[in-house]
Formats: sequence, C-alpha cells, structure tokens
Amino acid sequence: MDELDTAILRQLQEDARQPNRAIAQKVGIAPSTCLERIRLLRQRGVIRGYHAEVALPALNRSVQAMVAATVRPLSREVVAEFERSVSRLPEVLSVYTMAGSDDFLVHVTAQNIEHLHAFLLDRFTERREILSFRTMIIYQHLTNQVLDPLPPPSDSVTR
Amino acid sequence: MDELDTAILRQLQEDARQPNRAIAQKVGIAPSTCLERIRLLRQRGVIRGYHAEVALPALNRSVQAMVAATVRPLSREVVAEFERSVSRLPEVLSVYTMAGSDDFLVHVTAQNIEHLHAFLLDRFTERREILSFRTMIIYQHLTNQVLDPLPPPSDSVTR
DNA sequence: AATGAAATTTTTGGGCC
DNA sequence: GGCCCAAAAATTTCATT
Repeated sequence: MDELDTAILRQLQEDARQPNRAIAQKVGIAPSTCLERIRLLRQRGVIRGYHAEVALPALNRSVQAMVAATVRPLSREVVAEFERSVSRLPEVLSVYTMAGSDDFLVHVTAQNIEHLHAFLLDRFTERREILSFRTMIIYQHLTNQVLDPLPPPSDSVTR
Repeated sequence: MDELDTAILRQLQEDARQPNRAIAQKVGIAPSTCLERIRLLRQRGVIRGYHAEVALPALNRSVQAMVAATVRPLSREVVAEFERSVSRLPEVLSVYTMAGSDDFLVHVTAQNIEHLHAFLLDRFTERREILSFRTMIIYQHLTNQVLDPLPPPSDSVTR
C-alpha cells in the first residue's frame, strides 16, 4: 500500500469503469503497470469488488429509515439468525450489529411512509426475539465514496 | 424500468466491471442492445456511478462506530454546515440526517479504539453547535449490494 | 517492478429487421 | 426497440530492461 496504490484506489472508488489507460495516465505510470497493481490489489483483498450505485427513488425507494432494535436472548444464535434473515429482506440496505443499548441498527427503504409502516408491522412486530424497536426517519444520507488509508497506528512506527 | 433493466442493474450492482458482453449473455440480449440500455440507465440517472469497494482493515480502519449527535440551534444553516464539514472528515464514511431524538448519525472509522477516542475529542467535543453525542461501537456491518426495484406504490396502479 | 509493443477481446455505431 | 456486423478502442500478455 504505497502512494501509487492509494492513488489507484482513489480512482477506482471514484469511477470503477474508467479505462485502465485513463487511471494509468492520471497516476503517472504505464497502463500495464497499472493493470498489474490493480490485479494485486484485488488478489490481496484490498479491492473487494466493483458495484454500480443506483438512485433509490428510481427503485421505488423514496423513504429511508433507521430501525434500532433490541433482541433477547442476546445469544450467538439469535444474533446470527437476526443478521442473516433481516439482511435478506428486500427493503433492507444494511444491518449494523452494535455494542450499546441497541443491539442492531437496520437501514431500510420503502416506497413511502405507508409501506414502511406495513413493512415494520409485518417483519418486526411479529418476530418473537425482538424485544423492542424504534424507527427514525432519515431525511438525508451523505456518503463518502472515496476513502484513503488512514496513517498507520502510531504503535507500528515506534515499536 | 422493465424486467430487462432490472436484470441489467442487478448484474452491474454485483460486478460493475464485468464485460458488457457477459451481461448481455446473462440477461439474454445482444451486446449492442445491452449497451444501449446501460447508456439510457446512466442518462436517466438510475445508475449514479460505479465504485470500487475497499476492505476497511486494508485502509487502517479496523474500528467502526456510529455517533449519534444532537446540535443546537437546529436551523437550516447549522444542519447544512454540520453535514458539509463532518462528511468531509477522513474518518467519516457517511452522515445520516435524522428525524427523532438524534439529529445525526455519523458512521466513522478509525485505526483502533484510541484513535477513535482521539478523533471524537478533537472533532466533536470541541464543536460549539454540538449539544451532545453518544458513541456506539459497530461489531459488524452487513450490506446488501444488490437492490431490486420495489413494487410500485399501490396508488399508482389503482388510481 | 516497470515498460512498450503485439495479440486478443471488448466496445461502439450504422444499417436493417 | 432489438439485432448483426465491421471499425475503433481497450485490455491483456509478454519479452526486455
């Protein structure tokens, strides 16, 4: 992970479909070198994949909410089963498993408020392991598409 | 947004770098047709972009947290400025602007717990508009990379 | 490791159904 | 709106440094 890898990663996070030739030019290396670097980044698992970003309203998903849920018992089995089954629901964008007073934060989308309400009644109210949940409407969700490496933890330089 | 568009979108969300020819074959159309569909999806803004997904530990981001913050006054100016400045911090992955008892949820990453703590003390404690914040550690974050359109709101069929 | 050029594959666009 | 086909462009490989 040198400066070159970082620059290449930045490009691929910004636009994963731009030609290898364009990336090579921007970071100042030959296309073949760039391609080899990208191949290694993928092989080492630094790049996990390439995904299209889709506008949620175009998918009839104009309403977003964060659902904070607590489950009981908080056992390995119940946690794993919650993660698995909830993350597979079509309305669910992501599941955060948390330390704190809420066990999970579930980022969900629906066509509108009525559908959101119906979804929660159908999929959350009925679940026996869910002790309680709170729903918070999301007005806006801003995402940082491009992430650079953070400076290594100071331990790794001093020791 | 017919079945074909949905199938193409699914492919591009799964792997945005697979050749157009491969997508065409999987959804059962000619490559030129597929390319034209993709071009239109982009033009209509359904596809917002293509991004590489990067492993957070490889970027020295092994710790994730959700920070729930409340600000005062909750004016248009303060909200906009919070969104703008906080989303630009390198540790911040995304900012959710919320309805509810918390005004924002901020998804942050750091090298480790010590760096997370330092980041919060440096960037949150000092801010004058932040009334309070709570930090919740994230054990795991599962994401649904592939989203299909939800069925259109029932209004649009009956009326 | 990086380069440059050759071989292969993919994308692109016009004409036709 | 979709398909076929030829030209253009991009990717990939590999011998060389």
